[in-house]
Amino acid sequence: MSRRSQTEIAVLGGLSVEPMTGYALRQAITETLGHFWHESFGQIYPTLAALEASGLVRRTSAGQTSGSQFEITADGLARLRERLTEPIESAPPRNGLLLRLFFGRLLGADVCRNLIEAVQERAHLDLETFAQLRSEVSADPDPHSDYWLITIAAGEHGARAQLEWAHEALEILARQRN
Amino acid sequence: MSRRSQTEIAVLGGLSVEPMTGYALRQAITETLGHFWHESFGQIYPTLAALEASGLVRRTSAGQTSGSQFEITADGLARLRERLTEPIESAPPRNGLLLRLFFGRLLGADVCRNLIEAVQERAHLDLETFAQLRSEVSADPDPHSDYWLITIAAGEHGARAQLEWAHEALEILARQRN
DNA sequence: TATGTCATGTAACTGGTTACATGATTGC
DNA sequence: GCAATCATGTAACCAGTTACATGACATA
Repeated sequence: MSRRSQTEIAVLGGLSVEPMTGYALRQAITETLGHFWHESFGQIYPTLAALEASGLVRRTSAGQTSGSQFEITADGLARLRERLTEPIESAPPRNGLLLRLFFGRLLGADVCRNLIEAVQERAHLDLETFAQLRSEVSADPDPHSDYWLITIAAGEHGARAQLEWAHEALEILARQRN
Repeated sequence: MSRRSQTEIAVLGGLSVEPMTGYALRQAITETLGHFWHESFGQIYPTLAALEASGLVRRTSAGQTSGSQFEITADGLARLRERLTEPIESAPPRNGLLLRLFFGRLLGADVCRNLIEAVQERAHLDLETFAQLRSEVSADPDPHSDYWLITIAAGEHGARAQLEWAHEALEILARQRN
């Protein structure tokens, strides 16, 4: 049960779309995978160095003012394909919001209501972001677009579900007082 | 940014409902918080020991054949209330499924379709579990019930969203071939 | 007496975060 | 000349997992 770092997949994946600096990689991940993935510099740079050492990634200082671009090698692409087929190991669930609500009686209904309303706001903002993303991807179709739309759809359905849930939850709390 | 262990909240929370052994605590967490929380023995026992050392939890060998029950003390309850109001620090998102689908073009449409169908099956099973849970909680109302129903509702809305998303995603992939 | 469940723990590991340090480049 | 952004890295820390070890009790 090796539990190999998933960061490798994200890094190779990012570079498979387009060569980039480590910094740009981080940006790209936050901007376009942000709603389902996260990487910190503390992971990206060491991973990049390790990938370079094993020839899965190549450093090309081409046309750069500062920093170095990384591009994926043929070996790197093969490794990426291989790792993508690995069974998905999802992080064990740890939803701090639901943990608090489960013990909501100790927290009090008012605090719970606030927590839920915060989710509503967040979900509304998220829906705007997704609409934006969706239009960007649709405007510039490429072989990846369908898959990107699928991940965006996941975000949208999730956000809508949160709105519906929040509504139901607030109703349960409202009924309580009467 | 202390990043204190969330395990403490789960353990104190569990014991606030009912005194239990460490083993039973783990069971209770998997069974009733399972869809949004997880704890391993490797976390539970050390946490229990630390809580006992600071007087937030008490060991009572009452009426036990083997092992010792733990019960929460007044200090423990105070600490729990305090920790419940802490800002929620959610784990950074790392959804292995969506990461794979984002690079779905490299994986191939067939593999992606399989991944999505697995989600559908999972979601159907989850909905059954939630229905079961819901009827158990409704059958035996207590001051916690409303809050427990809220967390169950979150699971239900999430699962339904996954079904809708899966449907949309499969449609996108189907359109592709034509 | 063997098997399964209840029960408690520890040791090693590691993925990932945070915080810090440093410097180049760009634009004002 | 200054501030903001681009860019690269490292070191310390830690939460949490995995694997291992051990033993009591019930029951078939």
